[in-house]
Amino acid sequence: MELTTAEENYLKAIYHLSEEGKKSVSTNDIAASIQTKPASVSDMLRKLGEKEVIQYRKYYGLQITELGKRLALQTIRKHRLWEVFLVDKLHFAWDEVHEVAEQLEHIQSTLLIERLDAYLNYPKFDPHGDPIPDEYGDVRSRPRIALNEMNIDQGGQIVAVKDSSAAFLRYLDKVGAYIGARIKVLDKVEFDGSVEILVDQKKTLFMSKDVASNILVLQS
Amino acid sequence: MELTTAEENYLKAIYHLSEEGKKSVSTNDIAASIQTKPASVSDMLRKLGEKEVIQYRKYYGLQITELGKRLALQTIRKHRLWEVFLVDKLHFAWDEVHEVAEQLEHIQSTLLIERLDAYLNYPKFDPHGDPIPDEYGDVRSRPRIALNEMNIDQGGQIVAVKDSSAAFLRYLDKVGAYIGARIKVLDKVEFDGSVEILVDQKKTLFMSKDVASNILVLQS
DNA sequence: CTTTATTTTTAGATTAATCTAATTTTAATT
DNA sequence: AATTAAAATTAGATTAATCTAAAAATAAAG
Ligand SMILES: [Mn+2]
Ligand SMILES: [Mn+2]
Ligand SMILES: [Mn+2]
Ligand SMILES: [Mn+2]
Repeated sequence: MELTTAEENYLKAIYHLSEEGKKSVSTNDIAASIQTKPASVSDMLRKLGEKEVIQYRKYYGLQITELGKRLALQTIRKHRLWEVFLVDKLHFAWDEVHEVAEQLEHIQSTLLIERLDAYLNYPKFDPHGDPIPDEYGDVRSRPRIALNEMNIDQGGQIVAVKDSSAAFLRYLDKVGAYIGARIKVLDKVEFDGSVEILVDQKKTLFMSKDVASNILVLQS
Repeated sequence: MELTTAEENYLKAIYHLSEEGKKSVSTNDIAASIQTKPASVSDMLRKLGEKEVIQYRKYYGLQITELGKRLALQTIRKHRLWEVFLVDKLHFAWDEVHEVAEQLEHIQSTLLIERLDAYLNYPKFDPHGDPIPDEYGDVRSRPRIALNEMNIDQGGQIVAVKDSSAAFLRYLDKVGAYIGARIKVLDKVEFDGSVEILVDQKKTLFMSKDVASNILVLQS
């Protein structure tokens, strides 16, 4: 069973939206997430239903199937491996990889992905801290908490970002909040949810709730 | 001006056929070379004509334009750089790279190709001995002669193969005729055009005219 | 110079992916 | 419960790439 590039993109979007814990994934959500029109989504849902990667009853909603999950995770695996390649080997900045990986993830060759994985030394996380599924679709995820939800005096290590937009990533570069940085919450402002943190025991940083909620921390 | 994947494939085929020194490139030739039907080719020729990558007058024939050459060489450059990557870095065999490179050549990102080129140390030839055009489309080609056209006692070095099919390349692997091998023509059979050669001053090899005509040698 | 063969193009369909506009269904408000 | 609003689907077009079958143009034979 092989999917087209468009089908892979839809399925990936559906998988991501499903994982976000929402009760169910709406046609509009999908349309927004892949920048297309709801009418196109309806059409594609019917096709994905026929291919049995989702269970779909019109107007009722959809559910991704086990087969669908497996295929989505394969695409995600490829996407993230290519991101590691671009950053580690070709020295792309972490905000420059997304578009290219979006294309590379659709290259069809199991040998290629096996070899790439080995070449990169079987990485477990991509440049944004997201876990790379293994070839069977198993994901080893770490328990993570959004920075804005930590309490004062708690410490930890930045392990991932929720938002991978170039604007956000470049902002993090600028303020020195990189993946792997050790942080500690110094203060929280009740009023607007902004936080003050200590980075690597030397630099203090203020950030809005909006920013903090997009930074994921492994608590220590 | 951007081309679709299909357009890039057609243009590449047209460029290769044009270079083969034929008077002109026929619709049927193109169809055969990319495994499609002449009717589809006619249609595409009209489109490529409109995009001015070829000059096309129906029934009369076509001529690739300067713009067309430039774009074709860009795709060929990408194809060959990826082939080098697959062989040098991911340890693909030289007969395993073609299909994958056929997909990778369509990835759109100038940054990616610049970085890949640098990462591979600006290779000048691909695993099959074909020259890699620079970013401006300049090709530094070496004077080469088909092995079956050499005379007895002449020597040289295998620098490329004309046929890149897996079957042919695996045959060459088996008999030990690799790119870079130093050879000398020991004997030629007038009757069927087959040749006997000495490889690396230690191994003698018989090969049919058909095989020899697909091996290109830099004479010394 | 006709007739035949070959090559090339057109006509008409098909499949995939997308859109706008209209319709239908479900959800929310009075 | 009736009306309005929102969400989802369908209808009908469009663009790209392909195919088969038919027609037209060119080339080759006689
Ligand atoms: Mn994609
Ligand atoms: Mn990522
Ligand atoms: Mn290709
Ligand atoms: Mn090659």
